[in-house]
Amino acid sequence: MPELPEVETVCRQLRTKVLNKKIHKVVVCHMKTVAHNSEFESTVKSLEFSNIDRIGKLMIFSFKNKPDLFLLAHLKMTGQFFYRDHKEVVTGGGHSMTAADIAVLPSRHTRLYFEFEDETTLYFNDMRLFGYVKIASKEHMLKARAGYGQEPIAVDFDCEALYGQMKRRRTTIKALLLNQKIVSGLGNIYVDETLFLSQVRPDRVANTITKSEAELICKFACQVMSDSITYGGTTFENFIDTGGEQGNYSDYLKVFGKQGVECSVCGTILKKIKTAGRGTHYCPTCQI
DNA sequence: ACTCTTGTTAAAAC
DNA sequence: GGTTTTAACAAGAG
Repeated sequence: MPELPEVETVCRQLRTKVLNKKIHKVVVCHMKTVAHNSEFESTVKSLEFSNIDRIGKLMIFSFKNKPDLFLLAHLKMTGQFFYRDHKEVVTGGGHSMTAADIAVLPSRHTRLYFEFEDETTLYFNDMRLFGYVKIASKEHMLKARAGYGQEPIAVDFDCEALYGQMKRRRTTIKALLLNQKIVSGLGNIYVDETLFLSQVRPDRVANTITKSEAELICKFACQVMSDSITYGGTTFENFIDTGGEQGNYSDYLKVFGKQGVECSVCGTILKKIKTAGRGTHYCPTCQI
């Protein structure tokens, strides 16, 4: 389940690998992934990625000498980017191989890939087909960007504004924090972790959150996501990075997926309920 | 065979 | 009309 830290991890890795290299060939294996854009291959072929940006969980690729053209990529639940340097594939041993070296690419779940002139390839895999990679004009890209709320890791994050949103809404605090139009980047894992650290129950109605609780939520949302980025994201079910490696923040999760386990703070058995239509994990004692 | 998993959104309900 | 909830999407694990 890629959320902001996982998407940021992928963006950072790809920036070091695929920029400023001519796209020699584009292969679309599944039309749904490219939003049924039949011009996809011909539009992108021969171009070079000049940057990879991100807003929330949406990846934004820009092109050299093409100021009006962008690729918007969303991993949704099971999307993965893999990078492979075919010149480095060894047959006779030496160094140990990573998971991505062992996996054969393209694979059953590869939906499209970009071959670069230097014998490297960028693969987009997506088992459940919810993810997409689509062509966008600058206007379209800006419109997509504008739909996202501020990110908790932003240096100029306006906690007062978020508190204002809480005050005028009667949905649960979890649903509010999952709403990408209000705050962007949080998903099921980091909302549960943030609310545990803030000592707020996920099913609390948003307008009952006090200002000091709101400040804790802002602080811990930032902390949890920053720490996770440091550790390369969280691997819970299927997130692995562009080289096939797992994210190590999984070792630091305090509540997500830990129902039935003792709370690390008070020893109470952690519970799992359904809130905002999602599996929700919390400590009945620490969180009020 | 049936339930559960999630990010986003369209549709329904309020 | 704006807000909120629900269901749908897809495919696999258990």
